[in-house]
Amino acid sequence: MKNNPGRTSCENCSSKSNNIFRNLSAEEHEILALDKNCEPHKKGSVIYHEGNRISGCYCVSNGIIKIYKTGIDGKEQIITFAKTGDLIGFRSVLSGELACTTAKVIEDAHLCFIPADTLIYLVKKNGEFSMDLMQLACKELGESNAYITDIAQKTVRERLAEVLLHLRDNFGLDDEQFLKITLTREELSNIVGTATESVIRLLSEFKSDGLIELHGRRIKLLNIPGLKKTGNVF
Amino acid sequence: MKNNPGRTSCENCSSKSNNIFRNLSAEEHEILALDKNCEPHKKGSVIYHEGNRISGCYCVSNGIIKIYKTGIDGKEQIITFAKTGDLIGFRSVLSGELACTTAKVIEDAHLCFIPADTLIYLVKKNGEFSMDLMQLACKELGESNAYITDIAQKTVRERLAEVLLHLRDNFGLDDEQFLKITLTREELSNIVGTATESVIRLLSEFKSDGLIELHGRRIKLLNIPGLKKTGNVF
DNA sequence: CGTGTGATTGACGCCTGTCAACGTCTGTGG
DNA sequence: CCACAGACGTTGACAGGCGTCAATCACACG
Repeated sequence: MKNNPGRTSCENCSSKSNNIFRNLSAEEHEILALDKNCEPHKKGSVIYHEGNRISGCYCVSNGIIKIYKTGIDGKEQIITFAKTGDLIGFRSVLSGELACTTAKVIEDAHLCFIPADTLIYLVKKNGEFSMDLMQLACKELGESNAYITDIAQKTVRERLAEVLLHLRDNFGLDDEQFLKITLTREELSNIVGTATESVIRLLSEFKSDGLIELHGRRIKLLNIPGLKKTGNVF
Repeated sequence: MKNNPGRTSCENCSSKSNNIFRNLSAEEHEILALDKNCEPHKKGSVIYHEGNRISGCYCVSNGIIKIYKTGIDGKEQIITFAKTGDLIGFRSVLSGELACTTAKVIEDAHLCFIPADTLIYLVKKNGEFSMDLMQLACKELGESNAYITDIAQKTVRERLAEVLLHLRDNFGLDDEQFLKITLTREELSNIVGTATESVIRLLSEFKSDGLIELHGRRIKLLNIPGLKKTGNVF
């Protein structure tokens, strides 16, 4: 076993009590440590491609990954983001299907690769871990179903306000109230499911309404209750 | 143990090799048989309500259940349907969250109730069963994510054509090419995510285009390739 | 300094949601 | 047997949200 830099970062990572691997035994942790492989990935690099078979899943040590599907005319639909502590790609590994999404780094990241066999071995062997992973899958399923309802019933304006609030919940604000995640207008439109121009126009309107402030790609949230009202979020 | 009619129908049910319970041992099957409880449910009855805690999940012996979320102004968004052999409610049981959907019978059904404790016990004890259930959750997750992309990027017309094809894949056609499932126009609109009037108008157009034929709620699919083209389905 | 990517703005028009009116069918109760 | 209510289906009118196309600007980078 090489004592590579990844190993170190993973030990920090899995020491967290809310980690998905928290219920592994010492012995199982050792197996994981032997099999896994941690590496840096630069912004823009693709971790896995939609439609490909993937040989394992990845635990995010740090950085941000966007998970998206490619739809009509190649337009991206961003399904979710993964950040520190998140596990990606396990859906395809466990269902035995091809990857149904693409994962691309949008902020430099360190990822630990976990071979499919190792993951499946642990699922079958450790009932607690299995339950934790199941809960993760079920939680994601609940979120996806909620988003179907939103996207089917809300206007673009409502969805954009809601997305800004989601980004705040998931990535937080810095001490100046700016969202800690910065996205291009196009990426925002690929979450909301609309045209880039619509996002630009609506952001301008939100700014006029005093809901937000814009500094390039950085977005400052000025009026959270106002955004909730605009987005019909309760 | 009472030898109730439900018991009988479940034995027929679980004998199927593609059943979710196929990897249970004889002993585990016995535990399941002791704990479960099978009952008939009439059309219109609600199995569980969004937002409520549910005490177990249900295996569908026969009948059809619609699974939906309630959005703005009480408008339903149908997420999926469950039919013979499907397991519903397990998401909330396993994730420990409140039900995120409502389940309502749309064709008279027999359902087997499986207590949460029993399900969780089996998941932790039997790795193979755990994997099967995980695969089910992951498969549903993949489907939900695919639908997010569709609903975000496709027009109402495309989505309606696609929905008709999905209904064909899931419920089949009778010997006259009619969809075996009959839905109200409003239910169709609650799948597609549009207004009832839009569904009515588009169905009329599809009829004019020779894609379908309408006999009240029964829909005959005349031109599958045409529908695929209309729905951008590949 | 040229090039490329991303951001912005305006013009235009169609898709689609909303409102309203009316038709159809079924079941119920007088 | 008829009247009525209620659920569902259908059609038309209308407006506005939002997508598309095109031109221009801003900015970073080799």
